[in-house]
Amino acid sequence: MNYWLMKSEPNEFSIDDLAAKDREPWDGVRNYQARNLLRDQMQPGDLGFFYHSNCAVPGIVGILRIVQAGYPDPTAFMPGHAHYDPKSDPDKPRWFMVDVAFVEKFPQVIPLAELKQAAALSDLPLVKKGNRLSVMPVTAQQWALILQLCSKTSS
DNA sequence: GCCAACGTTGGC
DNA sequence: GCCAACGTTGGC
Repeated sequence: MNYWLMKSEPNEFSIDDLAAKDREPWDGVRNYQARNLLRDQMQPGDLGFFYHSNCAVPGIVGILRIVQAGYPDPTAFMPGHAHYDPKSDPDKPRWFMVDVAFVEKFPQVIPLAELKQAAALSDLPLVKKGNRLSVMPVTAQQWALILQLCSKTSS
């Protein structure tokens, strides 16, 4: 059982969009480090924080669950699709995705600014300067601490 | 294999 | 909208 953090731009796909669906493929990841995590590490039952990026208040907005382990991302094979990659061969796929399901939406966002202030989170890639990983591992300790921040914020 | 140029991410 | 930081590409 692993923990993750997954970024999405709410303009593109928000926690509310996920809440409205049974499950959803997490497609479009085009970064090798993130790809390796999707393909090799994520397992059904794993939990992840849903992070809103590139918006007014970037931060963690809820929790999702991995419901399907990594499999080839079909959008890479669709000419004209925004995530099309001619170099991904269906016989030897370059990009992978998982399926996720909604678990919960937090009463309030845990803002990035707040996460940055927590000394115990200094190793989390998210808060490191210049980090651009859109999918990253979260340790059990970091997970528990962030949940505490959540209950503090909402009380 | 180096590295400059370029495109993208994403906070602010 | 700006721009710092980073990953990728491609010439050599």
